Amino acid sequence: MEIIAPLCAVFRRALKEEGLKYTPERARILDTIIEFDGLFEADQLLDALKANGYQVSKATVYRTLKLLESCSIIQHVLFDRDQSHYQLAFGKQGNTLLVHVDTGEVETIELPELIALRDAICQKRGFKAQGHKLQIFVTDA
Amino acid sequence: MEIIAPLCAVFRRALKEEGLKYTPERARILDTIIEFDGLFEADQLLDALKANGYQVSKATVYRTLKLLESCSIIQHVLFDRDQSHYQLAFGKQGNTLLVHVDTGEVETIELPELIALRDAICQKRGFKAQGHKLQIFVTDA
DNA sequence: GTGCGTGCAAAGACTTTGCACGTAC
DNA sequence: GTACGTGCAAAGTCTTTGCACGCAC
Repeated sequence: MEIIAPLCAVFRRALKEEGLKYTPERARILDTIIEFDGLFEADQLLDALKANGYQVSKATVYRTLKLLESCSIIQHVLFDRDQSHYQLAFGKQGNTLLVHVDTGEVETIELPELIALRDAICQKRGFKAQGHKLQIFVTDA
Repeated sequence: MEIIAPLCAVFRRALKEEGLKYTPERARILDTIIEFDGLFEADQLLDALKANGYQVSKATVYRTLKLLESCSIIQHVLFDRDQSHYQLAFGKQGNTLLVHVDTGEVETIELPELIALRDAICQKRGFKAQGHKLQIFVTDA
């Protein structure tokens, strides 16, 4: 995937800005996240790291997920209490998920019109939108 | 609040349909939830029950929240990993929250235009929207 | 060389569950 | 009278943290 290099650069720069270090563990975690197509959980990430032959502890995974979230490389997505999911963000302003309530499947979609709607209501109230998360619960028609 | 009676009736009927019982604890929990204006957490509910002079255990609160959620009297709202919030649903089709990232404050707003947008995109894809949750992250303009 | 980072295991927060007793229907 | 419901405490899950050692800069 050709997004690896830029994301890695973004991460390095973000770390540097905070006086933090770019370590092999952090690199491996980001590499492994990029392999996921959509959503993933901390546990899946840990398994994938093992499958890739990387040895990274759970603590480091959680610590790195927080870092990646704080520099907007990934987004934290919650749609039910039992699952704390993440996904790559690539500078997305927000994201929309279709959650299939019958099957539990989740897909990410684009809903560009929402940005205008969102910004309008925020402006009307004197706020500025920084991002959003939308989950739409669907069944087959 | 004049919504108490109908909600209580809805709950009773839902319980009956499942062969479950309408107990004093369940009644007190629903009564207390109705007093909350917006969002609440399990813990706040427990405190409010105590403040109302009701003696209900944590286990029963959690069990009842699940019941109320399954019959759509309340909605489970998640906007960050640390907080599992609920709110009255009154048959709402979805809900929109403004999350103030600086202060942590959360307010519920109406965004009726979203329903049309949501239903359109679902229909285009051959699904039927059953509900949604939108969180907009804002700062002061 | 100096912090920052890591792994481990223990601690934490929140939620769920097993069990014996109690109660709505 | 018979499930179902409740409280309690213990168990579970997921996540965070303290500590000693190690490594990037």
